[in-house]
Amino acid sequence: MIRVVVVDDEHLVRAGLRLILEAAEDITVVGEAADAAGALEQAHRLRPDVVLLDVRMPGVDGLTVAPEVVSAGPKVIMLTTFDLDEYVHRALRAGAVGFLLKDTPPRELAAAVRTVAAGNAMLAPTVTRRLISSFAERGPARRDAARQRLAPLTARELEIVREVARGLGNAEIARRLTMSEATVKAHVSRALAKLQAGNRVQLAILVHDADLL
Amino acid sequence: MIRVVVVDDEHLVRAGLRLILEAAEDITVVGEAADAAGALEQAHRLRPDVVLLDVRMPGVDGLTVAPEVVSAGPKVIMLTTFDLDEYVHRALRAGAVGFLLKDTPPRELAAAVRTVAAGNAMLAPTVTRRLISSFAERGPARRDAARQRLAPLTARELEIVREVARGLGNAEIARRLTMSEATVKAHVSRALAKLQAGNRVQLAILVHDADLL
DNA sequence: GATCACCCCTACCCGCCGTCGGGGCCGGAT
DNA sequence: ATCCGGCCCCGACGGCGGGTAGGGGTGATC
Repeated sequence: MIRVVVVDDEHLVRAGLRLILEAAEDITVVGEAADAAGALEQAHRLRPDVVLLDVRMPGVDGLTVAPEVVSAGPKVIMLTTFDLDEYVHRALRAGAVGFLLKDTPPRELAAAVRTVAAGNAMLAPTVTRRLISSFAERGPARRDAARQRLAPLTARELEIVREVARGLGNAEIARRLTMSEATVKAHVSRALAKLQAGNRVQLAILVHDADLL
Repeated sequence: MIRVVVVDDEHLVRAGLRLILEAAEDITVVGEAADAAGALEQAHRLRPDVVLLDVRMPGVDGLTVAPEVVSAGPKVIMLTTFDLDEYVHRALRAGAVGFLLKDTPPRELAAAVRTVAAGNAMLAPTVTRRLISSFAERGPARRDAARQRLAPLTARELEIVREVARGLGNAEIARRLTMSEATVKAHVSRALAKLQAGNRVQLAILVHDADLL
C-alpha cells in the first residue's frame, strides 16, 4: 500500500485528489495539509511514501519547502496549473521526482504516484519536452567538438587522461592503475602530442568540456 | 488519425507493435522497415506523424539514423530493451522526443504515440529519473558551489588562476600580465593553499565549473 | 610465418611547477 | 608614529611533469 500526503491550500483540490487516489486499490491518502508548515509536519510525523505538493500556496510556497520535504524522506510530486520553466527548474533542483499539471487525468495521476513510489520519475509531457530540448541544446557544439578531439586517443590513454582531468598527479595515477609512473608519463605525453596540447591542464579542460567524469 | 511507421529488424516485434497500435482507433500503422535505409526511405515517402525506431539493428543502428529520420519530419520514439545512458544521450541529442523500453504496456505505448504526435515528449520512467538527476547535478548548483570556493581569492589571484585554467604556463602568464614568473608562482601557490588544492589542474577544474572564462 | 603497425610498458634527462623565505606598499587599530 | 595585517611582488631550492629512445606483445595482411 502506497501512503500519500496531499498538500494544497484549497480544500476542494485536496478533496478531489483524495477521491482520485483512494479509488486506486494500492494507494491510500494518510494526511492532508494546507500550507508549507503543515506539509513539513506531516512529512516528518506520518513518513509517507509520496507527497503531492502544490506549487502556489499563500505564505511559503511549495517550491520553497520542497527541499525540506524531500530531505524528510518521501518522494515529492509537484502539482501546478502552469508549467513555467522557472517552476520546473526549481522543482527538479529541489529534488522533486515528479512534476504534473492539475489537468492530469485521474488514471495518470495514480500511475505517477506508483511510478515515483517505485523510485522512478514522472513528468507532464510538456515538461518532458522542454527538459529534453534544454538538454539537447545545452551546447552540444563544444561537447561534441571536445569528444571529436579526444577520439584519436586509445582506450588506455583516455583512461589515464581522465584521471589527469580529476587533478591527480602522475604518481597517484600510477598507484591507482598499478603501473609505473614512467608509463603514466608516456601515456600522457602521447596524449599531449595527439591532441596538440602543451599542458596537462589543457587535457583536463578537454575532458571537462567533453563531460567525461 | 495518427500515421505511424514501425522500424525493427525482427519482424515479430514489428508485428507485435502493429497489433498493439492498430488496436487504437486513432492510430494507424502505414509502414514498416527492418533497417536504417528502409526507415529513411519510408520516412521520406510516407511522411508519417510518428516513427518508432529500434536502437539495436544490424548494419546502421537506430541511433545513427535517428538524426536523418528526425530531419525528414516525423516525431521519433526510440525503442530499446536496455536504457543505457549512452543510448539515451545520443537519442535525445539526435532529436528524438520519445524513449521507451520494449516492456512498455500496450496502453502506455499508444498513449506515448498520441503524446508525441501532439508535440510533447514521453520517456520511460527510469529514463526520466536519470535525466532529472543529470539535470539537477548540472544546474547552477555546481557553479555556485565552485564560485563559493573561489571566493576567498583576491582579485589578482583570481585573475592569475583564470589564466591557469586556460592552460597557460607560468612563464606565459608572467609575460601577459607583465610580472616575474616567480610572482605568478607565488600567487598560484597561495591560491592552492586557500582552496586546499594540490595541483594547478584542480584550480582549472574549479574555474571551469564556476563558468569563468 | 614474416613483416608491419599499433598499443602498452619502462628508463633516463631536463625544464617547469610549487614551496619557502623575504621585501615593499597601503589602510586601520592602538 | 608605530605596529599590524593584508596584498602584491621577487629569488633560490627540491620534486614533479614532459620529452626522447627503446623493448615486448598482439593482430592484420600478404
